[in-house]
Amino acid sequence: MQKEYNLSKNQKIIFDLIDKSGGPMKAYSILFNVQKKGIKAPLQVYRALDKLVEIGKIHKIESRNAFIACQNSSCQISKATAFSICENCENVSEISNSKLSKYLSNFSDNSGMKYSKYNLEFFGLCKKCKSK
Amino acid sequence: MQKEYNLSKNQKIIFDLIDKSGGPMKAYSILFNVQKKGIKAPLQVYRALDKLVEIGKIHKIESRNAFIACQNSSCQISKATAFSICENCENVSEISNSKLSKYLSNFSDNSGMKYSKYNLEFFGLCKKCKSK
DNA sequence: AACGTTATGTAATAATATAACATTTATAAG
DNA sequence: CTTATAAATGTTATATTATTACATAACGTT
Ligand SMILES: [Zn+2]
Ligand SMILES: [Zn+2]
Ligand SMILES: [Zn+2]
Ligand SMILES: [Zn+2]
Repeated sequence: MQKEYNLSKNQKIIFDLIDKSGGPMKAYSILFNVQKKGIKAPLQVYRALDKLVEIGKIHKIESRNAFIACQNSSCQISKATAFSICENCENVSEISNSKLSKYLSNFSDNSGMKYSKYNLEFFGLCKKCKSK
Repeated sequence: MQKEYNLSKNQKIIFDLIDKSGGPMKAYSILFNVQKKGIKAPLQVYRALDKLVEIGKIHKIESRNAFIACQNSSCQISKATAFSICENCENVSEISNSKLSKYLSNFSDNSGMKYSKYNLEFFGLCKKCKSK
């Protein structure tokens, strides 16, 4: 059950854009797309992105410097994320696999470190690109 | 058994620096440190880094835009990497856990995607920082 | 030596992200 | 309703990270 946050004006504009795009978007591409709505500066975009990441509405794809809407309703905060990334077409999808997330959330090694968060990115070729 | 690559001059300078540092280094910090050795431009650094990543001598910590020497002798190419990152002191270490790597290398879901590579980053507090 | 490949040098610029400061809006307490 | 506080916004400038483009040199193979 996802807590409903009241997104602010800028946050809503930017979340809606990313969500509708259906894929990962980069910050300056977002900026370009929202300039007609009055958001003119990079910082306005980054501030909204920071907040949206914090509350789990979007995630950052670290290897791509891009942001994608959360595709997993149970993903309330971005503390356990996994993605599959096609190295050919750059299609990204969020992996929602309870075994995987359980395995990783419970992972511990002998380093004495307590892990509170992880991000996993798988790379390969998607179905489409494989068959070409 | 790690194949011996003959590193070029710039590659060797940059690898040695990162390796000796014992931790992650950022590209422009590397640049600053090797200027006395005649490497003057960002591109010279990035080219060496690209090659070193390709042959598995270093890895990129994506969430930090930083590079670390491979701490795992069997890690010939950077196709399966896992790190633990302290969010307080930014200490990074490479996780070398055969169960984990086996689990992830064999991971597949119903997306029809064949994964050839992954990168996993765990976040938390290291032993030192936890006890403060 | 001739060839193809890899690496280097150099300048310019693109792409990504943050600092600093002023102002406004939302939320909650009294 | 007023005051206090936190959250969000607006704006300018700047810092950080990474690549394009082009010319030259070194290396490995035949
Ligand atoms: Zn999610
Ligand atoms: Zn694809
Ligand atoms: Zn390694
Ligand atoms: Zn620490």
